[in-house]
Amino acid sequence: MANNQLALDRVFHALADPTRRTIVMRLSAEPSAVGDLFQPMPMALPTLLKHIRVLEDCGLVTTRKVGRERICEMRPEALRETDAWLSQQRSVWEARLDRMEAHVLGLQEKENKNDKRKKRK
Amino acid sequence: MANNQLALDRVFHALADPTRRTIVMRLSAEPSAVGDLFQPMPMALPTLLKHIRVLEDCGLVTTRKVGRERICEMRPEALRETDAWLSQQRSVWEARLDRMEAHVLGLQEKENKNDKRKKRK
DNA sequence: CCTACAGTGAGTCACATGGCTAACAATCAA
DNA sequence: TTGATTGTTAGCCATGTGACTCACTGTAGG
Repeated sequence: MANNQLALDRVFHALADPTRRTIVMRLSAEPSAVGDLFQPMPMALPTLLKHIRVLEDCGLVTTRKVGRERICEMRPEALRETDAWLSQQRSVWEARLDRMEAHVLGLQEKENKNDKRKKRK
Repeated sequence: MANNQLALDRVFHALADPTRRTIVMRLSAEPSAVGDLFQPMPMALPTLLKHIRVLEDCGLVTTRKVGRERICEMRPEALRETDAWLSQQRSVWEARLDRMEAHVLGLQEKENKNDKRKKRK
């Protein structure tokens, strides 16, 4: 659980950077070598390398060495947990909103009844 | 779109901190005053305040002053975008994985056919 | 009016983060 | 073997972040 917390910390932190989200999007489409990822990026290679390491450390991405290239690709399991956390939060509080809405509607109904009574009187 | 990117940056960054995720979970259950949120937190009030500001700045939370208290609550729309981004990434790359799997299965099938041929021979 | 309560603002500090350059592997291709 | 290609490591720097304290404001209640 504490482990889980740390994992969420790292995944969210990893995704908080636009460069890293770009990498994720590229890799979602297809695995790529570091050099391919580097091409359109407006930064030095070592900087990109660091970003890749961050993604690797939090488990979003795996890499392996093939000849002198390093191939990066997404790890299928990685977003599950994060995604789960987000959906859960959303569902919890949207449920609360629904209850609230129902409550408000209930109040309005009473209001209407009162109005009718007033009118009848 | 650039705006969108910034929003994602901020939401992910906000959620990358365990204290702030705790606040979000508390507020998902029910709106609370700053003091209520503060009670179980192992930190100084101004520190907590800063976290609340971060959540407010990225749109996850709204606050309003009621008397001398400040009431905080979740904003329903806020996670939509983030959630959408995550699901999209997942679906894109899971689709890719499915295709890959299908491809691998295809290969295996060919393998099997070859094996059968060999055996027949 | 005065006191206690609930925040708030300003300023400090240690450390993490994202960027850079420069020098160093490791591997492929001629 | 030698040169070009593709990373990789180390180290530097500016900025951002999360934590703190201390002094302050605004509101409620007696």
